Amino acid sequence: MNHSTGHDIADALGPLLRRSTRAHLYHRLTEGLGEAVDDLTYPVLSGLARTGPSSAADLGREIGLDRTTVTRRADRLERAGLLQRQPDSTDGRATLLALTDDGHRIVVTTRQRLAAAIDSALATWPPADAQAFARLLRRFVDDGPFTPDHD
Amino acid sequence: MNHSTGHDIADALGPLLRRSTRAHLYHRLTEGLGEAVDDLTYPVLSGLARTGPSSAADLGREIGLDRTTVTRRADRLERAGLLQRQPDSTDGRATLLALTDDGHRIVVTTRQRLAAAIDSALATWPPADAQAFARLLRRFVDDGPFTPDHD
DNA sequence: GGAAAAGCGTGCGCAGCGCACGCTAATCTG
DNA sequence: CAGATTAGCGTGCGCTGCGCACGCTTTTCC
Repeated sequence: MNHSTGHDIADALGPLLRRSTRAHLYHRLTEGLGEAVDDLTYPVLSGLARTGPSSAADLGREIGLDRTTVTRRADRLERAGLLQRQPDSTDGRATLLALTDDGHRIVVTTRQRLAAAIDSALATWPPADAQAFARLLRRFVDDGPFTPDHD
Repeated sequence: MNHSTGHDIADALGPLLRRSTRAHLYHRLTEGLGEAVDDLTYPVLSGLARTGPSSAADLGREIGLDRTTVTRRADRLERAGLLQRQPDSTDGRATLLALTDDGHRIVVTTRQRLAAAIDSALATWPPADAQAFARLLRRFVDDGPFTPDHD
C-alpha cells in the first residue's frame, strides 16, 4: 500500500500546522486586546470561560499546563482586571480563578474573530460544502487521533 | 446573526487546537527517534525535506524561525548525523544544510506515523466521508484563513 | 575598486517553564 | 479527637530556548 486517505489528510494537515501554530493563531486573535492578553495568557482566559470558576491546579489539568504556570499567567490577567481570585467557600486551601465581565468580553471577542475569519475563508464555498466540512471536522476531532498525554 | 458555519467550525477547531498543539503532535511523532529529534528540531528536518538543500536563512524564512535558531537546531541534527553542512558552490558565503540518508529516513518515518494515526482515526468512517473530508480539508487549508505574518 | 549588503556563527540578556520549598488547610487514621 | 498525611497555594531558582547585536567573510552594486 503506497496510498491512503490518511496520507492525503496528512498532506493537508502539514501546511495547516505550519501556517497556524496555536501561538500564531492566538497571537492574531488577541491582537489589540491589551497588554495582558496574548498567546500565553489567552488559553487561561478561554479555559476559564469553558470550565467556570476553577482552581489553578484544576485549570492546569484542563489546559495541559503546570500549576505554577497557570498561577503566573493568572497574575497578569488579574492585574489587568480580566479575572479575579476568590476564596473557595467549600475549601479553605483553594483559591478560585474566575473571569470578570471584562474577561468574558475578551473571550467573546476572540471567538467572534475566529468565526469571522473562518466565515471569510468559506465565503466562496457552496453552503452545502461548508456545512459538510463543519460536520466532518467535528467528527474527526471527536474521534481524537491526537490525544495528548495529559488526557 | 447569532449562528454561522464559521461558528460551527470554530467550535470544532477549539478542541483540536487544545489537544494537538504542534509541540504535542511533533513530540508524539518523533518519539524514540533519537535524542536529536524532538518537537524543536523536527520542523528543520521536515522543512529541509520539502525544500531540498537550503541555507539557514532561507530555511528560517520557510518555516518561520529566526536564522540563528535554525543554525543551533541544525547543530544538534548535524551532530546526530541527520544533516550535513555543505559549502554552496555558487556562493562562498552560504552554507547549505542538506539531509543525510538517515535524516531522510526519519522524515519518512514520521510521515508514515502521521498518516497511520489519521487512518486509524478514520478506520470506522465510510470511505466516501473520509475522502470528502480529505478534499474539503485541503481546500480549506488552501484558502488560507490563518496565514501568519511571515508570509 | 571601494562601499553597501548578505551570508555565517556566537555571545548575551530576557522570558517562560517546571521543580522544590515552606506554608496553611483538609482529610485520613488509630 | 489528636497526630499524621495529603492537597492546595505562591515564590525562589536553575535551565532552556529565543532574538538581537556583534565581528567576520564574501558577494553585489555603483
